[in-house]
Formats: sequence, C-alpha cells, structure tokens
Amino acid sequence: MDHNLSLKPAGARTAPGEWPAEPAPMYDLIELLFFAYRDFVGDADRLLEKFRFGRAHHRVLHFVSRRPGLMIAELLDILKITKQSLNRVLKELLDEGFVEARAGVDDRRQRLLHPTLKGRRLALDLARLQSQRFSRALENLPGEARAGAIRFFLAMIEPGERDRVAALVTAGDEAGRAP
Amino acid sequence: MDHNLSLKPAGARTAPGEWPAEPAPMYDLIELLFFAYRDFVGDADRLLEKFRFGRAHHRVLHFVSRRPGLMIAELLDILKITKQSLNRVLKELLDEGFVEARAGVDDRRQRLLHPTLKGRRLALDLARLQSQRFSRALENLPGEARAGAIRFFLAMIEPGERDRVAALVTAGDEAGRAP
DNA sequence: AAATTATGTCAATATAGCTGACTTATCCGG
DNA sequence: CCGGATAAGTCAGCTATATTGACATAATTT
Repeated sequence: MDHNLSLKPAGARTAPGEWPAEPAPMYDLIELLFFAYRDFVGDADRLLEKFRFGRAHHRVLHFVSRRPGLMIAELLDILKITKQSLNRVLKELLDEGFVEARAGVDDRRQRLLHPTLKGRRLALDLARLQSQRFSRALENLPGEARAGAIRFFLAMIEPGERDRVAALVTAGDEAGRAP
Repeated sequence: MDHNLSLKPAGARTAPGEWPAEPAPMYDLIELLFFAYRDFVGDADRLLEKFRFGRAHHRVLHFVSRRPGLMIAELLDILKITKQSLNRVLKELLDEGFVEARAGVDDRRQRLLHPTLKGRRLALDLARLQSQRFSRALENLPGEARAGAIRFFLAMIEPGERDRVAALVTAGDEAGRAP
C-alpha cells in the first residue's frame, strides 16, 4: 500500500557547475493535488447529475445549508462570483424547492437564504459522500493525518483570506443545527 | 498563527437518544480543500491570462512538458476529456509555438507531443508558482508535512487510478530532462 | 427628497466541456 | 494485397459556468 512516492528531497537537481541551485518544482504535490481534487469533486458530480445540477448548484446549496439565513451579498463574497452568475443557479434551486428566501426582518431588502428539508437532505448526502472519501483516505494514515491535513490546507490558502475562511469553517459548526 | 481549527473529534454530534451515531460530515476538510484548491489554481490562472490561455491549456502544457513524446491518446487518457475538447486547446498551443507534434517513428499515425523552448519555460514558470505556494505552506509546518501531504493526496485518489497516477508522477522524474 | 444599498434582470460574450457523425492516414493480419 | 482496426482530425451543435455592462426596483439611510 505504500507507494513510497517521491519522498526524496526536492531540491538540488542542477547540472554540475550551476549556482544558486533553484529548488526543483514540486511536481509530485502539484499532480497529486490535481488528481485528488478531481476525484473529490467527482463523487459529488455524480450525485448532482441525478438532479440535473452542476457544481455551481452544489456550492450554493452547501453554503446555504451551512449558514442558514445567509444574505445574497455574503454568498457572492464567499463564492467570488458575480450576482448574474449566482442568479441562474440560485433561481433553479429556489424553483425546485431546495432553497428558500425569506425577507430580512430588520432590512426587508435582504433575501435571507435557507435550505428546505429537501435541500438539507441533498446537502447532507453530498457532504457525506465527500466525507467518506476523506475517511477512507485517513483510515490507512496515522492518527495525526487529519489534523495535519487541516493545517496544511489552511496554510495553502491565501494569507489575506485565511482568517475569513477559518471563521467561515468554524462558524458553520454553530449554525446548521436549528432548522 | 495557529488557528486551532476544528481539531475536535468529528463524530458524535447526535441528539440524545439516537442510535447508530453516524459521524458528522467533515465540513472543515471539505471547505478547506475547496478554498485551498481555488487559491492553488488561482496562481496559475493569473499568469496564463497574460497569454490568453486557460486552465485547459495549462493542463495540456504541463503533461506535455512532464512527459515529452506523449501521444494524443495518452494525453486524453490522463486528462479524461474527449479529443474534440483537447483539440481546440492543443491547436492553440501548437499554433502559438508552445508545443510541437512530431510523427511517431515506428508508427507514423502517432503525433508525439513535445514542448518547445517557449513551452518549457512557461510550464516551468507555472510549476514554480504553484511550488512556491506549497513551499510557503510547508514553511510553518513540521518537516514531515510534505511526505504526509503526498500520502494523503494519494490516498484521496480513486483506488483504481492510484497506481496509474503514482506511475505518472514518478515517471515524470525520469523524463523532462533530455530534450 | 436624495443618495445609497440589496437585489434582480437583460443582453452579449468567453471558456471548457460534451455527443455524434464522418474523414484521413496508417498499420497489421490473413 | 486487401480489409479491418487504430490514431488522429474535423464539423456541427449543445450545455454549464462564468464574465461585463447597463439598467430597474425597492427599501433604507442621510
């Protein structure tokens, strides 16, 4: 099971007589992340297909389920897409009853997004699929692998975004319980 | 720097009096991988934009640079796209002199793909950008983090594909040197 | 009342992928 | 040497996801 893949030091592949010894690109990490991510989203893709949804729908449904009561503007900020892009996908989720929008209480211009029961179920099924892949991956790895992966992913995120993302990820722990 | 993010055990968030105690989805890993991957590809996207190329061009250029002499069929198999999809981007890379195709020696139907000097330079620049993100991420992590990440990514890949990918990743170590 | 904000909408465009159908060139086996 | 298989290219049309720009509406703030 141990593929023993490229665990040699990354640097120092320079012809003899060259100077600053630029480290070699980390092709192993680059390629493995590419394939790992592809398989990771592939799980969800197959389930989404049955509802004629795409990845865009998944992302919206996911964050609406994780942060019920989310404003449109917040969602746009998380996803970093334009409102026109969001609208097509969101409209389909609303029309087909996976998400519902309630007018804000203190500001009635706001449309606060909530998952419906159906929406929560699909979001949970999708999250379970992806969690299963993580579980299976972690099964054969040492116990600290999960915490290590979390720290690694966080470190990969753009520093300026890191705190926002960390807040988002932990915030979801409190929300998403009360219907 | 330590965000101490969701390092609590994942399971056992069930209302009192429920039975098989299904583990809670790993929202932290799911979301962190999403954001980490987005920033990871974002680096390359910005450079590619200057050449009016997209991610599709990047993937083709990357694998052609890593495995010079690659056949079209092999490339299709790696990327898992159709030849029609490949053709558009490959044609642009050929037209603009980043990649060149040479007829196979033993089988002249084959078009063996090679990066040009220009192509190799761009591929290297892109790989360097992404490697820098890995380096910066690993800087603040323990020494075993790199090997841990490699094992984790490999474990995330679909089991049936794992050996192929491992072979691909290690194979690149031998190729990519002789022009 | 005027300006700002939150959201929605119309139109056009780009990129990246897909299916299906058909062609060309080459190779290989009988 | 012929016929089938293989490697690749091409044409047409479709979908999904995103973009920019311009404009509309309603509610809130100043």
